[in-house]
Amino acid sequence: MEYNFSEIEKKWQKEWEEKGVYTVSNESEKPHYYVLDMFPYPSGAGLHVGHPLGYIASDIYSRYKRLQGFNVLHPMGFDAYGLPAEQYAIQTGQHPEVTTNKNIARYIEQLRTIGFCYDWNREVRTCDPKFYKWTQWAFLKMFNSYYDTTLQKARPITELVAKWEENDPTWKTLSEKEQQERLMNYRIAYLSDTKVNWCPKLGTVLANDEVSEGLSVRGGYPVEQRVMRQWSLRVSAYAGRLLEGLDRVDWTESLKETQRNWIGRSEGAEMVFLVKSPGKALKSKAESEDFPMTIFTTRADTVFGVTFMVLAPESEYVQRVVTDEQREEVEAYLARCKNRTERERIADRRVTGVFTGSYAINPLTNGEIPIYISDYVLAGYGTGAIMAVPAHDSRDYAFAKHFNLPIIPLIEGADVSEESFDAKEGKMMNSGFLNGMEVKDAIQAMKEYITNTGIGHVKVNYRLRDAIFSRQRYWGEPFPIYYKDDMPYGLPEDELPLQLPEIKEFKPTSDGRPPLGNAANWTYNGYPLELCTMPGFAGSSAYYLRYMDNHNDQALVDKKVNEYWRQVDLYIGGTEHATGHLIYSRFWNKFLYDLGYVCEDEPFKKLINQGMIQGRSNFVYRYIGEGATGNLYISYNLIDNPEYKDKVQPIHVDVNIVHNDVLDIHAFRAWMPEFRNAQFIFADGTSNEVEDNPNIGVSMPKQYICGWAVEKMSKSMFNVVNPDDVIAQYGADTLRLYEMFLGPLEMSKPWDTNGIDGVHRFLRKLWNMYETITDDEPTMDELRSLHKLIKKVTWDIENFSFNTSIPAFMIAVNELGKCNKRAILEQIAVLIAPYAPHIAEEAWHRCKGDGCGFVVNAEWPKCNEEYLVENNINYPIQFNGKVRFTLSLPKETPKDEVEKIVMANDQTAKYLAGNAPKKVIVVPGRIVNIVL
RNA sequence: GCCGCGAUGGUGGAAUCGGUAGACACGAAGGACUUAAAAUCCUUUGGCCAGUGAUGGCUGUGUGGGUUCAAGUCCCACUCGCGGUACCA
Repeated sequence: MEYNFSEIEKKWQKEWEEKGVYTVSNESEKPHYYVLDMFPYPSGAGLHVGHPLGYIASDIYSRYKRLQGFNVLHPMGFDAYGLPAEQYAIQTGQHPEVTTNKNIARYIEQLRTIGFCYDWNREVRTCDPKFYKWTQWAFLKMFNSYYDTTLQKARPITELVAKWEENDPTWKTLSEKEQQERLMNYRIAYLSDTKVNWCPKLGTVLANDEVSEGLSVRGGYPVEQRVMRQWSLRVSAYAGRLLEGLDRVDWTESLKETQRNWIGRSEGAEMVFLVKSPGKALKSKAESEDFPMTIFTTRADTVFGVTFMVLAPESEYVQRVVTDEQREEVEAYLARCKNRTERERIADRRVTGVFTGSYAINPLTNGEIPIYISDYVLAGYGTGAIMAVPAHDSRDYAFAKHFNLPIIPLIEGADVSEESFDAKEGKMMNSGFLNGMEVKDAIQAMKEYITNTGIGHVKVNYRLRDAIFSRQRYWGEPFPIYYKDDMPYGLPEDELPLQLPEIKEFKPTSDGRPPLGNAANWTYNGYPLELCTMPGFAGSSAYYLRYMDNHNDQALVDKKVNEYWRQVDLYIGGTEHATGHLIYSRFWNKFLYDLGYVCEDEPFKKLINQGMIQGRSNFVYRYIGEGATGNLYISYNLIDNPEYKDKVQPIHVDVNIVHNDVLDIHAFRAWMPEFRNAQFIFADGTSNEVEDNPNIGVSMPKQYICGWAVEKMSKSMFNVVNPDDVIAQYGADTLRLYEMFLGPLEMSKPWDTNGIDGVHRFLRKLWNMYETITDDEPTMDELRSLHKLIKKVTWDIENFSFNTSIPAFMIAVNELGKCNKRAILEQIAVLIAPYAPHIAEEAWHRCKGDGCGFVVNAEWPKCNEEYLVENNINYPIQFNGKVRFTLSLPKETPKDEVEKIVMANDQTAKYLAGNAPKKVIVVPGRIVNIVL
């Protein structure tokens, strides 16, 4: 009986859909379990084999949980807003909605053919008004909330206003506009003049995580700094909770570490340095026109070694400290900093800076220290001003060397003649009352000292910045905001969703306003609406909540429904979202939690990162040596031969015409015109003449071996493998099994179809077992094989070790040979159902007959340990740790009895060679080691 | 630079608690069937050495040390590869 995978798969996919087998209810007596995939951006290229890796894993887990008796929520949707569709629209005039929907349709079709158990009734797409209504709603809530630092949670801003009305007499005297301006400093979604990453090529601002090395992540265009009035989300208010929450989620340590670094908590102190008023003699504190300048440091212990101060070019202090003599030079420096792009700054690591002309007073030594400006100090972190301790900070050190500033070592034995000593260890010196202390103690002592004397106070700083939330783009969620008297006001909730208007041109307006400036009547009650749209992460920050209750038009998610599903139990996706989506979602969720809209403070309980699937490229080697014709290709195994060495040029060849590194000659010639007359030197060194060999393309006894390399999967490398092709050739079940077989889920690996035949052969073997099914009693050996498999597969799925299950199935099928007993086959069908649902469904129906129900509704087999009990243990007998032979002994043999038997054995005598053993180690049930 | 992850045959990988390294699969070689091929099946397959042979010995998990009766697994130092991050005071 032929294993006709395509017929079987189509048949069951249709059945499942018609019978609504994967529809999930929000009401169930069963325990709940929520398995989520990171939803994809539907690009025009469709899915490649890398995408389904995580989806297959989560599908296996979902099916398994369901078989274990859980009500499993396993939805899929689309992150449908984004730049590519918009840029395509600018180029072609096609509305982004049209291309997006077309791409989504293709994705759904591709996902369908792989046989996932998604409940498609729950599909969401972020560009759907029914969906983005709730994105806008959440934004409005953020606009109308502030972060109460005492309660450490978000509260409605009306509460803050009420407080002011009660306690703050000035509040009532303010004009409406002034009140609004004041409130803007508190709102969680707020408008401010911010230094942003502006990408001129994309015509929009980008969030920090959308910029890498001064280039936009999408497109790789240069990014520059610019001050613009932008919406931001006060993510930084949540920094402490985002950090602390990591201790309560089951994520990999590496991912948590990445987030911790991104949040970047540092405990230090803010200290006040008095600036000696420019051009005036040093005066006492009381009568000075001097002013205090606050800095942040994590090394309070090093105050005695401060030899200069540095301000960020954008620091507010700059204008106050610059002297008339230095003004020209300072302005020139500031102008230079401003004009440099982020990328130039990163690329150029040379020390730059300028003296302001002013001096500050070291509060401990009372020494005068010069104040400089340099762009190695960042305006956005701490106070934008630092005390420089060149002996113990490498950046300060480089600066001091460049400007010939003094370097005072503060730690005994630290040699600072060549480089700074940055480590926080050693004994203090040159440091007044700190001398002789360990660094750690000194930091503590200095913190106490500055607190007591009022010079400063202990302070925690975070690296995490507020998220810039405006995009000068069309294809995104419109802000539910209108402007009155230049101040923003939120739309009433019942006006939501504010629909994205139709426009003809997707480009910015001629006067440089965002594309929405082209929209007719883009107003609310006559007031102009916001022209920016929201960024990509807006729609993806709470989509997991919407799946719970995606048809609800009264709430993002019904309270009861949310209390049933609670949170995502298992989230599978790539690491690339470690600092973007996974921070924003956690922030968004915590905000909704604060206001009581969701019942869990962390959205994703357990998270697993799937590895990337890289491309495995193939090469042919064109001969370019003497007498080269340009169409002679040398087999890979020969290219190091003296006659070809360094005389060949590797050329990428489409991996789809290479099988197990052997080139399909016929397909290669047909691939591109330039290869039509290609000639070859085959693996065995013989050459070919097309005309001489009528068998080409039918049977080619001679092989051309291709070289290979692991590279990014991309069109230009001709190494993109499309799941559709694999499914057409082998079927979805083979694809699913093979993707898992490739290796551990978390690990990156190249896609390499070498080996897919083995998996496919296994499925055929499995298939053949179901040809005729009998009701004979299974033997003990058969039961043992089955229960060994149950145990193994159960353990594997529980531990996300999907790759090791496939060999277990192969071994079981090999052991069972031609077993055709219903009692065994029935259970195997259930076991393999999560991995290969189509063949399992067919097998299940063969075992159970028509009308038996679907295999997803079966029960997961239980392992009966009784079948696994081995009566004999095969003891490896080691001599000095080397196994020499094995000895089978009854399981119950006591330890000293084992030793006796082993010592009495002929072979033991042989290896002892008359010597008495020094020691005999017997680990009952495991091993015997004799030490000579 | 810093943080994280990894390195096991020709290839993907297995070894889940420190206990027989290389399961399973691919590839390769040889054989059976076949006019031939495909498909299928069987045998061999980490390296080196000895033996006609059954077999036996040595060696072997990136490198160098260490702990242990016993190390792919634990500890220390390093090399290389991948990913993240980049003046965060």
